[in-house]
Amino acid sequence: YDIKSDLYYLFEDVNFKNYEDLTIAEYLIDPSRSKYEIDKSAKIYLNRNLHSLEDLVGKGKKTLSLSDVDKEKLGSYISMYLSLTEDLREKLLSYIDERDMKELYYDIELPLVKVLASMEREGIYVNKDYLIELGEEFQKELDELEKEIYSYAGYEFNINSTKQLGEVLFEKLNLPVIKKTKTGYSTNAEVLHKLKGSHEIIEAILRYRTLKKLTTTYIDGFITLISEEGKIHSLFNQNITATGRISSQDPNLQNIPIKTEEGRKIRKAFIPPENYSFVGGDYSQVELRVLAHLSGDEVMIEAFKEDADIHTKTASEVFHVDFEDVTPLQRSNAKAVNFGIVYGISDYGLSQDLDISRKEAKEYIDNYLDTYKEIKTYMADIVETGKKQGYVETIMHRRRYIPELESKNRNIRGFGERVALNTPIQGSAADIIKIAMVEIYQELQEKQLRGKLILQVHDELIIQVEDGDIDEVKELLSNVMSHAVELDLPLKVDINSGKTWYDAK
DNA sequence: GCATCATGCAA
DNA sequence: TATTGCATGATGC
Repeated sequence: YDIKSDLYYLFEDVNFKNYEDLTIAEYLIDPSRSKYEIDKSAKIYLNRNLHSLEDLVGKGKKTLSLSDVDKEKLGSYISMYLSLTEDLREKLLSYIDERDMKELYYDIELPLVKVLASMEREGIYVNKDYLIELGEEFQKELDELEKEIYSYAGYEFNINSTKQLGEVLFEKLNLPVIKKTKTGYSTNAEVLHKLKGSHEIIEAILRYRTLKKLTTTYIDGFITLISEEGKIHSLFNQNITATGRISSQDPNLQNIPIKTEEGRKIRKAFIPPENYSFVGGDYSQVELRVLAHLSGDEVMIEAFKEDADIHTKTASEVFHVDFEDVTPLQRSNAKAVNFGIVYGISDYGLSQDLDISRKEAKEYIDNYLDTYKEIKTYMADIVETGKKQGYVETIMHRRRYIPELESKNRNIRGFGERVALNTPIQGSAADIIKIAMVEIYQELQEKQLRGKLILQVHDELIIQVEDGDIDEVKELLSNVMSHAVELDLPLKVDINSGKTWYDAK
């Protein structure tokens, strides 16, 4: 039960060939649960009431150390725990077998536990001095912006408080209210952009928000997490997401800025040890490729087989222009539709994203589904399947139940329908990269390459490798990732390397 | 001290 | 009324 926390400390000293983890089995059986605790599971799967460990040691400040617990009580707790674990295991494995999830459990998720433990243990070096310097740069500008904002407002207030900021913007300065939240005025970036030009304070606030985010989350937040060896050891969670993705926390290394140059500079702080480099591999359009495979849409499959720029290709089809004549705006709109399709699009959602009328958005979608006809069929079919079975599946039989499909509430049901479409896509992409991770880990060991997997960012893997082995690892990573599974179309992988995470782009 | 909200970062 | 996450500061209990 939750073996990664043990592997983290032990796996270099103990030969862990055979291990199991029932939290993982339970996650595969129902990935939507919020947590996996043995006393809860005893009730769910065996209808047995088990006192939790918490009942024995208490909680909060008064938590007892195990050595302080009454020996007899502890002994009976442990024997009950062991026998229960055996019974639970039997029950869970029968579910795994019935649902055709043995390969997913034994060949993907269980080996992955060790891979993630290794990533957590290795961690990643951080250039603290660089972060501090960058932080000071940002703080200097923040101080100036703060003064500027106060002068526009006419008084000092807490800019970070959405409540106080709303009062300044919409009561003191009388700017038009664009949107409300359930507790007051909305002041988010979308609203502020619409207010640009109506008052100079707006641009200052937008800039303030950007720098504040970078400073608090990605600079100050990280500095406190740097260990004595100068590393950050993030946790990679394997039983959190409903789709099969992994998540990362303390810190989250899966949402480091990249879209703006300023934010992207944070990535320069992540560095390999001396004489090592980072080698990165990322899947190109993996979710759309998965959708092409799942739907069997020949037009989209053909586009990927030709290695065409999929957004340009989509634009040329949707807007009825030659491939060469697609404008940047058309491509960008087509890209938004491609994204939207993967999320379970609505004309309203697309109209909001592109800031166009709902009617126009509907035309885009209709044209899209007229181009990729099998995708239209697939979207209808997968929702139907979800309703009939109560769940949907990925290519590796990962399953997610969707009770929302039965809801009488239209909004909830609509959500269920989008989930039914998105989960096989996002989840199959997660299956694919997990297979690649397990294979890479094994190959690096067997080939005795001086490289270690250190990061996964959903469609991207980062390996830290001794400079002499860079070329071999690049080749290996490319091959393993692109052949992790065989679909009806190729998987494309881009490989890069560099001396910081920023440079491995 | 903990929960919730609004916000914003990533794929 | 577009999917999946996590961290932050403010706010309220």
